[in-house]
Parts: sequence; structure tokens; C-alpha cells
Amino acid sequence: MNLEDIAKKAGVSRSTVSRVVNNDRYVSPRTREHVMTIIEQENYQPHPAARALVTQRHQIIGVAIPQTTNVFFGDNSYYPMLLQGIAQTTIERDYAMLLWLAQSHEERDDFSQRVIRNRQTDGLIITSVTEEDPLFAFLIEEKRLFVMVETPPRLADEVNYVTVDNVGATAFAVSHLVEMGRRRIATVTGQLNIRDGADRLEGYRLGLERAGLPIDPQLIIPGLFNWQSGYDGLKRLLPCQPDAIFAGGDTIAAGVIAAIHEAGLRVPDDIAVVGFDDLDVAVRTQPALTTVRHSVQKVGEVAAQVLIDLIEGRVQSPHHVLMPTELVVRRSTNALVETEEVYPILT
Amino acid sequence: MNLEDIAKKAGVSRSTVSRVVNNDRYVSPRTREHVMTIIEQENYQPHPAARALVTQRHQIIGVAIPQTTNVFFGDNSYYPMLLQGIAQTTIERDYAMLLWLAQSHEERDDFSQRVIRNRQTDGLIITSVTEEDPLFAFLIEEKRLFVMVETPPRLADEVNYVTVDNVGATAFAVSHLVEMGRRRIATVTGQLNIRDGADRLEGYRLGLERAGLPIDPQLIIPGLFNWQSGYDGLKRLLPCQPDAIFAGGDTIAAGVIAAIHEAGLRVPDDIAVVGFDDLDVAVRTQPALTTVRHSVQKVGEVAAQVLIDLIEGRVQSPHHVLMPTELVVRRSTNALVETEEVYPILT
DNA sequence: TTGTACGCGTTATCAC
DNA sequence: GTGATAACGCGTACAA
Repeated sequence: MNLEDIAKKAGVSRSTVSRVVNNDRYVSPRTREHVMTIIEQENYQPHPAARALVTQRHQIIGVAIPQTTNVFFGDNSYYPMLLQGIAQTTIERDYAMLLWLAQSHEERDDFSQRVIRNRQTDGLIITSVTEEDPLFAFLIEEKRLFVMVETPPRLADEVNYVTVDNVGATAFAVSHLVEMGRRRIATVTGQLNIRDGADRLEGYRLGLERAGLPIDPQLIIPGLFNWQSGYDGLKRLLPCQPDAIFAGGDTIAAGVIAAIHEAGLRVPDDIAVVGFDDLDVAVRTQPALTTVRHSVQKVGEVAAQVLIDLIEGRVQSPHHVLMPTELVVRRSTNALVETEEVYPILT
Repeated sequence: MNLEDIAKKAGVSRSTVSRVVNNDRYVSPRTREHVMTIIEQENYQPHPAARALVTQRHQIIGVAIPQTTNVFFGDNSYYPMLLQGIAQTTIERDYAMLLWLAQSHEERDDFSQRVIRNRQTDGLIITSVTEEDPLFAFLIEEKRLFVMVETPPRLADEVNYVTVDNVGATAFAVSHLVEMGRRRIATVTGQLNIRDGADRLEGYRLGLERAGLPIDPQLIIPGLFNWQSGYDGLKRLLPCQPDAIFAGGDTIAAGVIAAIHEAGLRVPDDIAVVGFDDLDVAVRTQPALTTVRHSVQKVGEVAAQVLIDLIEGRVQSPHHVLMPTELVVRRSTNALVETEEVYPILT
């Protein structure tokens, strides 16, 4: 079934059917209705490839995740939530989503090439890009349309992105620890070559500075966004006797808490813990975790909206969005809290 | 840059360039090499829509996950692992992956329609389909090419699928509990309208039967594939004084273990626990979890291989694959085990 | 308001 | 081996 067939059945020309399909104004209500009946009766669908060939639009957006396997499906619901958000928007806007998952670190160049060479998408959403990632460089070089879901490693004012104020939110979280009477505040970071990781470390420093506290390099443990880093990190910190830990992510925080318990110490009495992201795990630690909440799903939604708006020329490049965050205070920093107290973080 | 342009630069016809691009035999080595240089020099890529229009192939496979949001990104790395496996194969076979994520339960019909009506894929991989899922019915009705990654809810001998022997593996796990001296073996199941959930319950029954143990309905708690179900499930089981729990999934098992500890009991001394899947969480419970291991990632890989083989006519429908499983014995059932012992499960 | 005619970039089928 | 040429199914100026 194609335009021609429908046209014949309806006794009109191909163009008229095409107009009906594309909601063109110049069709009389009668013919429109008539053609519509035939279309529905025959369950006709325009052929996407034929349409793409002439419009040069595919109604598909790509999502590229250049992280290695273990990060993607590690103990970590970040990517699924992001994808869910993107999916939401694509459905609303009648697009489809092409997903690119990197396999191993070694094939990074291969992966980038593959994503770039593919021409079946109208634009790209990318995340977790490290500074030296070839994908980023290629996209810039080829002048491709893309939106990042974190602050770009460079060219921040030329690139489209949607992110949260990692620096400000972390500083706010650190201030909270100070308010709770903590003075030896340590941190276990996520990957520092990912912007989110680096920015949170910067926020940690900013928070200490604002409180007039010194920055002790011994209290800064670089890690990855996973449980093990938190666990190992705390063990390394113990000799320095910290009274609070800011973890670069909630899964890190979960590892930290496990290690604190294993050392026979109590949370928050001996060491308070703050995380970032408010993942599922945050309400499941013992005690529940104080953390910075931001909706990863919402970030995904907005990123897809921005990308599609760019594709359809509704907005201009570069386009930047900063999503709001809030501090969710639970018992890992304040034993007196009922279940949780939520404070908006102004940036 | 299109075929025509390349042809002009190379001083040959469009057809010749096309032959070079598609590795046709009937091109002399000289011309092939010559054309190749131009192609690489111009960084030429055939336009996928134009190609799809004539070949009726898109080189894209679709993946549809009709589960609601919370299941997809819940405390559960099943889907990410599956996607990673599928991605691996699509990259190897030079395909791309279109991902469909359902939003809410209510829009299930909408979702199915959307997946079905889209014509940009050459075939579909679907998972977590409940018996009454409209997607399954639509796919059958429209005679679309698809592969399931679990046993189909019906028409099992007509539908392509890749799965593990849930029944046999679970029975084996239950036998292991019996060998360890357990007699009051309870279970907390996953969704019973998903085949994996139902089959594991059947395996539980089979395992008890083989051991000559009675089946006590009070010891069977239906749940979902999540932590909370395990936690709540155990609380309901406590009055029945079970000495072992088979959990329908590892995340359920993690919830079970947490609740056991909260009740002041010990694992495995008072209650032994077995899970299914060997997710990351399995080595992180206290004590580490005995579980049925099967590579979800591998299942994804194979499912994509089967689908692409079907698309390319390398194999015939219906095609069925049963993936191997093994029992990983850790301390949640046997306190004497060093770290783990692995036993293949023959089916 | 409707129809005609052309082009989008390929592959496939012929001649040569 | 190579080169014309006809599809593939659609959108869209332009003519009517």
C-alpha cells in the first residue's frame, strides 16, 4: 500500500493524499475526510525511507553512551533513568530513539566512528564524555547537531547542553555538613575526567572555602562512580579521622556507609555521609542517605526536547539549560530527622 | 556527496561505484581500487534512506521493553545488561538498535501501536511480555518478525525465542537447599504474569517434588522482581518458620536477607537464601548470595544474532535457543564455602 | 483546491 | 567488466 494505491481507491491524485497525510491546508474538508477513511480502512502508513529520502529527516534521534560496559550496567540506575526520560519526549514528539552503547574502552575510536558515520539520526544526545573522548571531537569537527547532558569538557558556550549546577549543589551540601557541626569533611569523588565528577569536587572545595575551612588533600580520594570506590575510599580515609564524607554519587556513598559499619563506627554519630543523585539506593542505606536530588529522568526529557527543538528549528544553537536541584536531608547527616526534609538549592 | 559525484570524480558510472560499495564481484581490481581511493578521500557514505527505499532493509533492529518505568530503572541491572549484549551483536553485524521504552501501564495499547506502526526496523526483540500484552498479540497478528528473550506466553512453537531453562535451574537450586539439609523451603516470586517468574515458581515446585517434600501454599509469596518484595515477603513468611528461601531474583533475595537480619536471625544458620541471575548485588549481600548464574548479556547477544540471521534468511523461523545456567554456591547457603563454588546445571 | 512532473540517492536489470 | 535506465515511495514547486 502506497500513496498511489490510496489515491486510486479514493479517486484523487497522489499529491492530494500526500497533503492529507501531512495536514496540508489546501485540501477541501470533503476530500480530506474521504481520503482519511480510505487511509484508515487500508491501515496505510507512509514509507519512512521514502519520506526521509526527500525530506532529509528521519524522525530519529540518537543516544550515544561511550562508557564501558561495567559503568553502563553497574550498580547504577543513572542511564536507565536518562533513557526513560528521553523516551518519554521522543514518544510525545513522535520520534524514535537509536541507542549506541560502547563496548570496551579500547574500541572507543571505533565506536565514535560508527556513531558519526551513521546517518540515520537527525541529531544526537551524548553523555559521560571524557575530555579526550574522540566522539566529542568528531562531532565538533563534523559540525553535527548534538546535545550533551552534562557540562561539555570544552567549548561550553558553543555546545548545546542540559545539566545541573553540580558545583553549587555540592557546595550547598557541604554547607549543610558544616551546619551540622562537622569540620573534618572528606570526599570520595567519581571519575574526574567526567565533568560531573570534576564539578562536584570543585563544589566540595567551594563549600569548604565558604565555611572558612582548610582544604586538606589527604581528605580527597579520587574514585569511580561505584560502590567499590566508596568502600575502598573510606578505608583509606579512616586514618585521617574524618567526621563527614561527601560522596560524589549515591552508589559511592553506599560503599562508604558499608565500610564505616565494618570499621565499627556509626552513621551519623561518628561520620556523617552525603551523596548525590538521590537514586533508589539512597533510601535503602542504613541509615537513609542525605543527598542532592535532581531528576535524571527530567534531564533526559529536557535534553530530548531541546534536541528536537533544534532539529525543527524552533530554537537556535547554542542552547543551555540548568536543571534545579534540592537537598534531601535524611538520617545519614541528621539523626533527628523523621524521614526526610527537603530544601531547594538556589543557584 | 552521492554516488553520482563519486562516479564523476572517478570517471566511471554510478553503477560501478555502487558495485564497489557493495562488494560486487564484477569490478576489475584496478577500477575498484581507484574508486575506493576517491570514496575514502571524499569520506563518502551511502544514504541509508535511499538504500532502504530500494532494498526494503533498514539495517536497524528494534528493542521493545513494555515494562513500566519503575521496573526498567528499578534496582535492577537486567535491562542494561540485555541491551549491552544486543548492542554488541548489532555492532558486529553492522546494524543499529532502535529502543522503545513503555512509559506507564495505562498507555500499553498506545505503546504497542507505536512500536508496530513504526516501519524503520527490520525486526524486533521483545522482553518482559505479560500474557495479555497487546504487543505480543499485534506482532502475531501482523506476522512481524521478532525474537523473544524469554519463553513466549503462548504459541511457543511458532515464536522465535532465546531463554534459559528457568524450571530446571530452579529445581536444581532447590535440590541444593535440600542437600544442605533444609526442609521448610519457601519462595518469594517475581511477577507471575511474566514467564520467567512463573517458570521459576514451577521449578520450585518441581524441586520440592523431586525431594519428596510437600508443597505448602503458605510458603509461596507472590511478588515483583524487586527488593521491596523480598523484604515484605520475608516478613510475611517469618511466622511459618522457613529454614530456606528461594527468591525469584537476586534483588528479591537482597530484600529477603535484609529482612532476615532485621528480624535478628542469621544467614545461612537460621535461614538459607538462594537467588537467581547472579547480578552485581549477589556478591555484595552479607553473606554473599548463592544464585543461579546465567549471562543476561549473552542472552542479548544471541537474541540479536538470531534476529539478524532471520532477517538475512540465514536461519528459518521458528528458532529456539536455550542458554546454559550454573549454580554459584556462596555463603548464603553454605557457610563453609571459601568464596564460591560453581556447578553446571544440565538440562 | 487539485493535478502534473520532477527529484531525492540508491539498487537491480538489462544491454553492450 | 561496465554503463544506461527503470524502479523504490514520497514531497513539492508549478501549472491548471
